[in-house]
Amino acid sequence: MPELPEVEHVRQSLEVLLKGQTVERVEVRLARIIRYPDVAEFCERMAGKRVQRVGRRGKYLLIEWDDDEVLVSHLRMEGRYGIAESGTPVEPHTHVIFYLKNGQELRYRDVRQFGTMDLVKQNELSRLEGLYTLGPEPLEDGFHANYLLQAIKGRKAPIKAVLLDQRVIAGLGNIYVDEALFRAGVHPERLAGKLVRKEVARLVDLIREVIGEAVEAGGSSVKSYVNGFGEPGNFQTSLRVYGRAGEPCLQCGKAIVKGRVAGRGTHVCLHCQPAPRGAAIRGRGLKR
DNA sequence: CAGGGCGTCCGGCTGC
DNA sequence: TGCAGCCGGACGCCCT
Repeated sequence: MPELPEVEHVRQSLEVLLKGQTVERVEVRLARIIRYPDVAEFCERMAGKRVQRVGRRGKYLLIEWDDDEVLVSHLRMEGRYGIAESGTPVEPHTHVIFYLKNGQELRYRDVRQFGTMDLVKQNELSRLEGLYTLGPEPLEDGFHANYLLQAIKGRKAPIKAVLLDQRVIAGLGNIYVDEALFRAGVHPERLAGKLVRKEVARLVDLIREVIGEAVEAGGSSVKSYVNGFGEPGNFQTSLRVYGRAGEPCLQCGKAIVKGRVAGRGTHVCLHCQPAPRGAAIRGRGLKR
């Protein structure tokens, strides 16, 4: 599940692989991946484009072309890009192939078929719902204690659900929300609006910390995630609760528990993250 | 009405 | 060995 650190890792690899490359033509093998425009127009408009730079906003990749258009690509669960020499066998679940002028192919694979691509003009980016409603980047200045405090004020949803909301903060997903809440010592079912200022400030710091470290490490390779070079990330070995159900907490030794919050698998140390009244995840026989 | 929550899309994988 | 059911990011819709 690529989240901000993994998408950033992909962005960096694509920037190197694609800088200055020209697209000769595009083959769309699964139409549902292309949200806008329709496949025929998409292919027509893509032909002849040259890569200017590769950007990122939240979990969105922004491949910017020399003609002022942008390919907005979201990997969702398992989308990935790879470079292949022309004529080499096309891997299963390859849905879009960009034939480059230098003989290489940029291939988009996606087992779940959840990923999306939109091709728009720079000045049309504001039309893309999920993109323009994005909250601040966790590593940029707009994300600070006062902002988060304001954003979660009065909200009755569990803090985990709020942090997963891309309109509140861009780029967090299930893994890094669990990790940040663990580091902050906040149980994921705590009601967001009831966190006190000190806790919110601490949460902001630790979100920045874990995201920063994960970006540095090239992301976490769970579910066989790799960047455009086929390289995995290294952060999975630094995850403290995610995927560690039943294993001892690295801080206190108590077993990590897995439950469900906001419809997501959720990992908690009940000693380091005390459960609030009425929490579903509170110990008794719940684990795994 | 705001806001929380759940169904939907998919197929590899788990577990019975 | 076979297969129903689980899982999840974002979004649409339903319910309170």
